[in-house]
Parts: sequence; structure tokens; C-alpha cells
Amino acid sequence: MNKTIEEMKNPKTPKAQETREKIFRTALEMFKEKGFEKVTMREIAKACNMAVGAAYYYFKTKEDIVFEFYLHTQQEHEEETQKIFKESKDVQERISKTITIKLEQFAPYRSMLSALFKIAGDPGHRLSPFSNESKKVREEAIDIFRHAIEGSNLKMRGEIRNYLPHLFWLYQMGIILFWIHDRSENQKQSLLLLKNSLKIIFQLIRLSRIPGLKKIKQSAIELLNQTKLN
Amino acid sequence: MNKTIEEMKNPKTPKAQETREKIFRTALEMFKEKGFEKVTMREIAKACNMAVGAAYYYFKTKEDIVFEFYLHTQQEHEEETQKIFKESKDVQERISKTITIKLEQFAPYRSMLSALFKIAGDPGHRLSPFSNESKKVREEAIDIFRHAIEGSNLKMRGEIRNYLPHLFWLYQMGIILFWIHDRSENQKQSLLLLKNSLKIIFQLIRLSRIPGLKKIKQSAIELLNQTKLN
DNA sequence: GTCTATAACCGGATAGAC
DNA sequence: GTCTATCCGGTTATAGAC
Repeated sequence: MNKTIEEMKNPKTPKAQETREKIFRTALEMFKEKGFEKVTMREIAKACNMAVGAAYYYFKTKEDIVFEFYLHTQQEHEEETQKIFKESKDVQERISKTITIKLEQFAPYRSMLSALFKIAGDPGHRLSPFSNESKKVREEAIDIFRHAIEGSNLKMRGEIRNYLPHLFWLYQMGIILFWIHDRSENQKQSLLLLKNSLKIIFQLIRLSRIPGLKKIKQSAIELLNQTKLN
Repeated sequence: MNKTIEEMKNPKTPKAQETREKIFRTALEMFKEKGFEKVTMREIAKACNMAVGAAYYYFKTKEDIVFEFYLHTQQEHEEETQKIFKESKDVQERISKTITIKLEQFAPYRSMLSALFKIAGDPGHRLSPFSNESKKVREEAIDIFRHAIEGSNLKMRGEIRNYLPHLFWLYQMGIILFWIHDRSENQKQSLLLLKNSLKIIFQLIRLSRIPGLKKIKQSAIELLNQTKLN
């Protein structure tokens, strides 16, 4: 019992694979149209010409369907960013594009994603981005930022550099949270926030090499070492 | 119909007032013991010797009970911080104490508060801290930080100063989110994070007066003006 | 192992009588 | 303002077919 998220993704037979995907795609389409809460599991099953039990055979909970969407985009995100990283060595551009791509992937499903982000506020939830169970996914997401930094033109050396991938991932979470709440047309406020805040972040990073600012840098290192981000 | 959060707090008769408080106190005690999800409305009603319908007469949803707790602490928070502000003019200490007090108020009810913070991830939710309906509460919370800054030894002038209360409120939200997820003993990691991050924040604020850093300051102002925080 | 069909459970929320 | 009965939807249980 108690399969991990990854194990659940690997049904035994091709037929099962197909069924699982059918449920997934159907549900997603319905969520996109009517929103997560408005769609019932009974409706999803009926739309797939199956019994409720079948849906629950593949997805432990309704939320797990949305979580699977997240896993999918995660995969795509990895591929898309790798292309970008080949095109440019500039860190700021790499990070900016990385997050922009994520938002673009999410865009058509924005309303449904709040169902996923509610989970982030619940420390006990299996699917929380901070939970043990989603550790693997989280680390893959952080790795994308690691790749963005490796082989880039980022001059920064020393301890803080190692924390950057995790910090950017956290930053990305913040941007997404803002984006989900962003009611401006096409969420352009979020894009502005992204652009402008990245500008400041990299100004500060460049600044951090000035010898007179050793003190702040020391404080930052202390903070990061003490506050184990795990 | 559609009373605001504030109107709901003012029942017509003293008797009603009492009933409401009984439900509130009973539920809170039960949440504290068994956690929000584990307690049912039926149990709460039974413990109060009334019918479910009665409980729902006073609280629109189960979450509203927790929200009322939040309103209570909000009141207390205002009073407690005013005392602190009389004792010290130092901004950093004022802000630090403000947030520490909030965490202390929350501490006994930590597990139940995740129910409230899940709401923060849901843009459509009435009780979201970013929603229209909770605007009044939000502004009261922000005002506390305004008071912390007014009459303090903060030297900062200019545009950014006006944004500080809102920014500190946002910062406080982040700290609370971290604190809710913090599994370290007595959440001491969170206190470390608070202490160390405040240190950096105020180092940066002091730094912002150096003329050579005009550029960053300009970027920050631009960011804040464009990203209307409302 | 993959599914159907159906009934039931549970708990949040509501309706409507009193 | 309070009650009882009911709805609703996520989830589970059961029993069996392929």
C-alpha cells in the first residue's frame, strides 16, 4: 500500500495507461471549463463512460488529478528550459524565461490551479510542495534553476551561489501565488512584477561583490545556513 | 443579505451574543485539541447542546469560526503593539516585536491555523487575506505596521517609505507561512529566520541612503509604483 | 490487474417548519 | 433563533465480471 506519487503514474498494462489518461484529459478539460469545484467526480466518471470506482482506482483523490497536471508541466518545463539555456548564457534572461515559460504553461488552467495552491498552505497535506512525498518533484523543479545557473554568465562565487537554485524556486512560488491572485488583464501585473523584481535581484547580486558590503553578505550567509531549507 | 464580516460579528440581542461566543469558544477548544479537520460541525453543535442549524445561523461556514479567531487576535495585536511602541522608538525592534507577538498569539492554535492559510491560496475565497471582503481587516493589519514606523527612529524618507507598511505586512505573511510549516522544536527556525532576515532588511534600508545606490532605489520605486498592491 | 455497478458513509451546508 | 430532515459531493465498500 501507500504508493508514492511516481509509482501511481505507472499502471501495469497499456490499456490501463490509456484509461488513466482518458480520465486525466477529460477531467482537465472539464476543470478548465467549469472550474475545479464545480466538477464532480461523478460527472467526470460519466463523461468517461465509467464508474466512479474506476476513477478512484487511478486517482486517490480529486486533487491528485490536478497534481498530475503539475507533474506533466514539470516535465515539459524541463524540456523547454533546456532549449532556452542553449540559446543564451545570460543568467537573468535564463531565470526570467524559466519562470515565464512556467506561467505560460499554467495560463490556460489558471482558475483550476488555485485548487493546487490551497494545498501549499497545508503543512500536513501529502501533495504540498513542501511535503516529504513531493520531495522528488520539488528537487526536479529546483534542478531546473540549478541548470539555469550552471554554465551561465553569473559571476557570483562562494557559499550563497549554492543556495540560489532553491531560492529562485521559492521566488518562483511567490510569483505564481501573485499570478494566481492577479486579476489584471492577461495577468500583466505579474509579468511586470517578475521583470522588475528580477532586475533588482540581479542588481543586488552584482552589488554583493563590492567589498564595502561584506557585512550584508555575511548576514545573508548566516541566514541561509541557519535556516535549513529542506 | 450578504453581510460583511464585520456585520456578522454584531448579533442583535445579548442572548445571541452569548450563544455566538459559546459556539466560538467551544469550537476553538476542540480545534486546538483535535485539529480543524477532525472536528465536525455536528460535534461542535452537540458540545454546545444545540442543533447544527444553530451553529450555521451564527457562522456561515466552519472556516468562519477560525476566521473569527483571527479577528480576535487582530484586536489584541493592535493593543499589545501599542504598548510596545511606547517602550521603544527603534524601528527594527518595533517590527520584530510586532511579528513576534503575532506568532505568540497564534502559537497555541498553530495546527488549526493551516485551515486559514489554505484560504490564502484561493483567489476566489471570501475570507482570503487578499479578498475584497477582508479589505477592512487587512488594512487594520497594515495600519499596525504604519504605527510601528510612525514616530520611530527610521530615517528613511521618500516614496518607498509609504510602501513599507504594506511590504512589512506581506513579509509577516511570509514568516507566518514559514512558521506554520516549521517542524523544528518550538518553531525556533522561524524565529531565527525572522531575526536574521530583519537584520538584512534594515541593513539594506540603511544602505539605500548611499548615493551610489540610487539606481537600485529607482528600480525599487518603479517596481512598487507599477505593481499596485491592493 | 482492470474495471462495473451500486449502495453506503461521512460531513459540510441548506430548507423550511416551528 | 432553533430544530429536524435533507441535500450534496468526496470517498469508500462490496461483490463480481473479464
